Amino acid sequence: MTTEKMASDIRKEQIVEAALHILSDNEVKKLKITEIAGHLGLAPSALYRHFKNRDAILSAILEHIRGKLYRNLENVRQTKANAIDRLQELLIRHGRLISRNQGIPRIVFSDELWGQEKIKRQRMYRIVSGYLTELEDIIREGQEKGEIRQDIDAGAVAGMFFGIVQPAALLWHMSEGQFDIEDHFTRAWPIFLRLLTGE
Amino acid sequence: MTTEKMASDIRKEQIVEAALHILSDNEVKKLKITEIAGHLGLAPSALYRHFKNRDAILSAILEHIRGKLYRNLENVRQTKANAIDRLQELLIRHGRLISRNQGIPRIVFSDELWGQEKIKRQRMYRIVSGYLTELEDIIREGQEKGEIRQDIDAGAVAGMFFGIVQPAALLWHMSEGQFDIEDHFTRAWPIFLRLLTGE
DNA sequence: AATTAATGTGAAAACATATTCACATAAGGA
DNA sequence: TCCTTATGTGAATATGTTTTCACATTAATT
Repeated sequence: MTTEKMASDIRKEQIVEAALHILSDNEVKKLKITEIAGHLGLAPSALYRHFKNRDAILSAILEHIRGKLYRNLENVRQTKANAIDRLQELLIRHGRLISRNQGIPRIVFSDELWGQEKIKRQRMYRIVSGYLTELEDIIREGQEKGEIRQDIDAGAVAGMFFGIVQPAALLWHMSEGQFDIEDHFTRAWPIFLRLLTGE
Repeated sequence: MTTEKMASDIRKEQIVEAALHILSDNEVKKLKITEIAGHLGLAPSALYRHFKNRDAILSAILEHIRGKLYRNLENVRQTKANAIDRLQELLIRHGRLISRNQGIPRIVFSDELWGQEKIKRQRMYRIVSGYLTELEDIIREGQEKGEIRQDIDAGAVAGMFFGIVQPAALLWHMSEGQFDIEDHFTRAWPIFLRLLTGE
C-alpha cells in the first residue's frame, strides 16, 4: 500500500525530472507529452496514469523548483552566520543552480506559466515574492546586527539582488552560454557589497 | 506605386500594433493569426498578403520594439546632458513604456522568441546586449566627466540598471499590476544613485 | 494460485491552429 | 473605360499535439 504509493511518487518524480531536462534545451511550448514519455521509454498515454493533464505536470515542475529554491535558502541560513556571507553564498548557489539547469529560469520566467491562468500566475507570484521577502528578512537582520548600513530600503535592496540574478539568467540563455554568468556575478558582487556596507 | 507600398506598410503596421495589443493581455503562445485578424476585422488568410507567416509577424513586432527602445535612448541622449540625469530619465521612460504596454516585456522575455530558432534568438540577444552596451557608454562617459565614480565596472553597473527594470517588469506582470512598478523605481533609484556617485 | 489494483499500450478521437488556394472585389494607372 | 495589381474571402488542407479508451501486463496481497 505504502509501497505502491511510493512507486507512483517515484514515477511522478521521474516525469518531472525528464520534463525539466527537456526544458534545458527547449522552450516551454516544446515541452510535449510525447517527448517526456519518450525520455522515459513510455507511451504518451502512460503519463495520464500519473497526472491529470499537461497542466498538472507543469504545476508539479513548479513545485519541484520551489522546493529547490527554498531548500537553498534554508541551507544558507544554517551554514552562514552573517547577512553578507549569506547573500554572497546565495548568489554563488544561484549561479550554479542556473548553470546546471537551464530549465529552471526558463520555466520560472515563462509566460506560459504565469501568463495563462490566474491560479498558476498567482502561485508563481507567491513563490517569487515569497523568495523576495526571505531575502528582505536576511537583509533586515543584517541591518539590525549592524552588518549592513541601515539607511537603505531593505525591500529595494532585495529587489536589486534579484536583479543581479534574473537578467543574468536571461542573457545566459539568449547567448546560449556565451554570456559568462559566473563572471557576471563575480563582477557584480563587489559593487553590491559596497552598496550594502557603504564602503 | 509609392502609394500602394505605403498603404501596405500601414496595414503591416496595423497588424503589428494589433498583435502587440493582444499581447498586453495574453501570452505569446496565444497570439493567434485568427485573433489578430479579428482585431482588424479581417479574415485570417488576409494576413498572408502582408506577412509570409506567423513568424514574420513576430519578427516585425521585435523590430517595432527595437525601434521604440532605441528611439528612447536617442531622445534621452539629446534632452539630458549628464549621465546621472540620462539614467534617471531612462528609468522613468522605461517605467512608462512597460506600464503602458505590457506586451513589450512579455515578448522581449518570451522564450518562444529566443527559445526556438537560433536566428531569432541571436537577433534578440543582439538587441538586448546592444542596449546594454549603450547604457555602458552612458556610464563610461559619465565616469570620464567625473559625474560617476571611476572605480566601478561600467558593464556591471549597466547590468544592475537592467536589473532594476527587468525583474520589476516581471513582477508587475505576475501580480497583474498589483506590484507598483513606479514605486519600485522610486525606491531603487536613490540606492542606485548612491552606487554611482559613492555618496 | 487467484484476485485485485496499478501501470502501461496502441489506436483513435478531439482539439487547435497555421497555411494554401481558387475565386472575388476594389483601386489606380494607361 | 479597360487592364493590372493589390487586397481580401471562405473553404479546404496540413500539421501538430493532447487526451481518451478498451485492452494488456505486471506486481502486490490474500
